[in-house]
Amino acid sequence: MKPKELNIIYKGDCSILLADKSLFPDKSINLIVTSPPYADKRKNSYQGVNSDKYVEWFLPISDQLIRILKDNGSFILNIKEHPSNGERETYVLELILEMKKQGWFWIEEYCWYKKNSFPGKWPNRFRDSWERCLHFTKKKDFAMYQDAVKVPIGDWAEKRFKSMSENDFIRHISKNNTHLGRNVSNWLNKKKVYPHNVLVFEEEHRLYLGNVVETAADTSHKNHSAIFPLELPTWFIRLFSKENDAVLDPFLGSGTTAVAALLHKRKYIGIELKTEYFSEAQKNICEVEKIMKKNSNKI
Amino acid sequence: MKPKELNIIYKGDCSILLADKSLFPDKSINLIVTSPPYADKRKNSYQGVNSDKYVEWFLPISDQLIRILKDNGSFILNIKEHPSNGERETYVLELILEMKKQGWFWIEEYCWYKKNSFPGKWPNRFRDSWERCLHFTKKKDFAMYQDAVKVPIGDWAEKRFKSMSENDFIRHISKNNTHLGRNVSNWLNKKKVYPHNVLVFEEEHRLYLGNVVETAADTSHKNHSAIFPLELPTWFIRLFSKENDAVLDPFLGSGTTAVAALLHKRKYIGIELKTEYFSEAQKNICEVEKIMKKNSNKI
DNA sequence: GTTCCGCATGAATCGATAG
DNA sequence: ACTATCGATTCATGCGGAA
Repeated sequence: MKPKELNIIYKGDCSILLADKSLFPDKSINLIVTSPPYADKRKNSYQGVNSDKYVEWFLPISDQLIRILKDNGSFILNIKEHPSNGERETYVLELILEMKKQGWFWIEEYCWYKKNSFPGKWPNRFRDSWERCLHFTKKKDFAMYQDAVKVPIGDWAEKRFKSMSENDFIRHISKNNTHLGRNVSNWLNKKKVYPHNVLVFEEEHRLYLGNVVETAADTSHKNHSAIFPLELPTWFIRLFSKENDAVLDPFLGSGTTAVAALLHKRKYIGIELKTEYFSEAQKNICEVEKIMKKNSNKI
Repeated sequence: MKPKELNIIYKGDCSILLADKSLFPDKSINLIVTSPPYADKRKNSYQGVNSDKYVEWFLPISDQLIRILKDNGSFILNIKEHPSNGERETYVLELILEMKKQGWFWIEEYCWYKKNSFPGKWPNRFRDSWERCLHFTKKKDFAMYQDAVKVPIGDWAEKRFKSMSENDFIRHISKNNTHLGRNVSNWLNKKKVYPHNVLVFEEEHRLYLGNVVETAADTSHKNHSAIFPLELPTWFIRLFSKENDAVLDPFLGSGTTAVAALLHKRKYIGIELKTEYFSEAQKNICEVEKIMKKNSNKI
């Protein structure tokens, strides 16, 4: 099954739109990546959801998401509970438990380590420098393209490979109780290795919209749109989808996920309730599409 | 109130010993730091607790811990759920929720980012490089000595926490280890800032305990004790206790927490069930006590 | 005194096979 | 069907001794 339209953003409430089977048929989406609005105890907070009712509010949405996700698809939920009255809230923990009851498998919790976190000082805690990226699936056998997110091997390797001893060419079995064996020659001349489940993105690689092909070092972005923190959705889009797959963000915000999908030749679908965000997303996506078209014309 | 004895380790089951009010009176402990055995689906696993019964097993222990903790004390629980049948287990999430019902405040979740995690490759996940350090308290107003864990200003990318600093023990080691001596002197001269809630430790300061003692013949660590990863308990001991405070580890293992406490002039109390671990802890603590006594005699 | 090199090891996980 | 065992796979870093 396919969604009614691809490369489109809808303005509206995702809890209603997702339930529309003509727009979102069963098993039609390859990957869902989203950062929903965080809960907030304060009333009237901007698009805020009360933390006491967060789980209750989210479950009907995740129930639609599991319906429209393909069997080998993934759902990445980027979230972090705020402190409230000096304590961490528990709605994320409760949400994981409830989503499992809906049929989701909780495969993994990736840690997004944000080195330049929001400044501040409090008597009872330090600055919060990490967020959860919860990985849910419908089946235990899901699509994962690990080669797409390989990282350069550490500096140790270069020296190591220069001086290979005899033992490096045979399988070495560790003596302790672990069954770890190794054969260093397998890694000879290896350039890239698989990453781990703590995500650290370098700021220099950040992309500036309107200046998509350049890096932050280039200051020409000043005349263009705001900075896009594209790294996070990009990483998961590369890891859990392939070209032409359908990538959904039900809380699109200013369009980050859609832009990341577009840049990697995936089909985007976005939903956003707030008018300002929706317009900004529209503008941003449009700008990237223009740039990409211009670039492809050059070829 | 004070514990019956300080600077002592008990051999036995902490779920029984902690309930003994003569050993552990109400509100007698300043800080609890522990890494309990992680749950394991396999039967007959070494000191393993079945994951289905983990919460049930732990709650009576945490119930005693909240009794014996001082009102301004902290409890640091280092734990990480394993995957089982391809999914992350949920017992840690459930434990947090249940401990809150016991009266604990869940203040914070620190992320311990372990850069050299165990190698391996699987189709559904990457290497696990982080563990949870859950911070619980009895009151929202608790003792926190933030200045004790400031880190040097530096390149964000390379900033890490050095667990140990200017004390006699380090100076002693420095004699035997030129690398360490150099690093410590660099560290002492830098300006310091407050850290955040992602912990990344330098691993240079791991100690081969047997190597600390000056022996005429053999200085090879192979014939001595195991490596001590002291950084983690040390960081929390500095942050949540002051000199002469009572620091408890109900799952002492090979004595890491006690040694860290001792080195920072806190009073340690440890409990360990397994004979091998208990003996090793005893030996390790004894060795460090000897060194510290020798050093103080020199002054 | 400094750099280089060999080696050990770190709370691992999955899937296939055997009982 | 369910459980136990075993093989395969994989990086990064510190320490100690040698150069």
